[in-house]
Amino acid sequence: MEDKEKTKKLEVVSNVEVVKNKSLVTMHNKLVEAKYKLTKEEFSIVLFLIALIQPQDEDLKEYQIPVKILKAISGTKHKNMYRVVKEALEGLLKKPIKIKTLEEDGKERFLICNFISHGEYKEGEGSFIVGIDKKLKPYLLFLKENFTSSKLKYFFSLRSFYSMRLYILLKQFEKTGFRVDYIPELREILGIGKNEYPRFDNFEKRVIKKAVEEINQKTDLEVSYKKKKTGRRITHIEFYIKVKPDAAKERELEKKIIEEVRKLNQGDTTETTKVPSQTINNKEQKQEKIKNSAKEKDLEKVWTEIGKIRKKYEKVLNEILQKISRLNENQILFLLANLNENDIPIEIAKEIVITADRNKALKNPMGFLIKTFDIDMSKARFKELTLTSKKIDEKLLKEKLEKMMIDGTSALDYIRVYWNEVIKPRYNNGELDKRTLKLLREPLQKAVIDDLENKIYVIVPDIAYRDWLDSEFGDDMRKFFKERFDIDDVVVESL
DNA sequence: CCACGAGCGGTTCAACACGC
DNA sequence: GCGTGTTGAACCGCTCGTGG
Repeated sequence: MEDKEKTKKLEVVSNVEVVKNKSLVTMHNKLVEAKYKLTKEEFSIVLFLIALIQPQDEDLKEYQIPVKILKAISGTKHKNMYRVVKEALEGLLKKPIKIKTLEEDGKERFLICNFISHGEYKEGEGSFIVGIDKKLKPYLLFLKENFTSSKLKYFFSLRSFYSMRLYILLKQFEKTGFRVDYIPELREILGIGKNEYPRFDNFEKRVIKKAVEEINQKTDLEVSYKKKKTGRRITHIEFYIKVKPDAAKERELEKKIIEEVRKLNQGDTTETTKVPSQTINNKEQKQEKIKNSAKEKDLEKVWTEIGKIRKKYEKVLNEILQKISRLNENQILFLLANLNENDIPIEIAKEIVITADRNKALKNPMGFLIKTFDIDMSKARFKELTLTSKKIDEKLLKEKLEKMMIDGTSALDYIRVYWNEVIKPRYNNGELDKRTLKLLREPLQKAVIDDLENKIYVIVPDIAYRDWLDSEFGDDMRKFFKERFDIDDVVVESL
């Protein structure tokens, strides 16, 4: 009897350990960057709920929170856990989160909603039934790109809300190894009000330092940071993120296991698609070849590769976009200083990143890009550009802006014209105003967004071939790209 | 009662701006 | 180039509230 009781207990505990170790918290990066402030308990419930979502789920369901399990997993010492959960659910219904959604037109929009839509407690069952707000569905389900995933156990090893929150923010950039935050923005993300920690030293000591120390001690990440000044004021924090070697090994092993399982289930699909090497002489032969390839489903493989490359490119651009929002004036200045008749700054940035990415010479392209800015600045390229406090002619600026708006100038043209007519004369005179640069941030972002158009180009040898391919396979291909990669616009072009 | 975290006041120090 | 004033960061140490 006693033995039985003991084994049962052990089983429960080991189950808890399994859940804790295996459960993943996965969310879209927009949700990672959302603005909200919760208590540690409220956030723990949110994370627990998210971990309950299965990748194959069709829709958000109602989720059950067994209080005992939650207590065991979160490792809390609260005695009255029912009250804690109840109060946390009440709190969650009172505290909205704010998500920045980036629409296709490049305009910023916000979604404000609660994490949960409702909570129910059934007496005698020891658990709460909780619904996640339906509006969060796109940020939690069907995530293919731009999401962050981490183990529940690392969150629950942390002691404060800020530590948990900073952990996922840093986790998002573990691959890049680098994250820059504009302090007011970071404060908003962490839900820190204007009256809280108004002084940087307190903010650093109580929030950043403490969270970083805890993350280093208890999670899979190894984080350090540097404070960056704009003038005398500390305006940015640069975080440097590494995955601890043990955690990396563990993950590598898991990856291998997943890969092996996939192979067993689907047959080996890792063989790369080979491009036919022999020269094809006439059109009939070419078409025959294509038809046969299609039969063998080779085309699908080719499309898959194209889709993957496109998505990778998109990802790099998205990363640049995210970085631009965090670039400080000096970094924008670097982009602009490289501007000449033919080159446009974003092209330079893109080239650097894509080349680095393509050659795999650098493990950390974005970090490299930002470092490039830093190195150039330290070479005193900008030292001569002493920023004076002289005010720019706002009237002139406004006129220019309005004129360009009316003309419908594209973002890149806008930057070029603006650089030549407004910035460059000041630059030459050593009179450059910070605010001018701030005004350029938006067009820079717009330039990248322009580039993010969901287009995919399939290049074929000649027009007849193009027409034939389009009529024969066009619909299938478009359907394939839409379903598989969510790419709408597929263009077939001839050389 | 103690431990701990949050918040804040006071002081010192360094960087920068400004006027001469 | 120098002295002076201003601003912001760093540091010390205190109180207050909460929870065990």
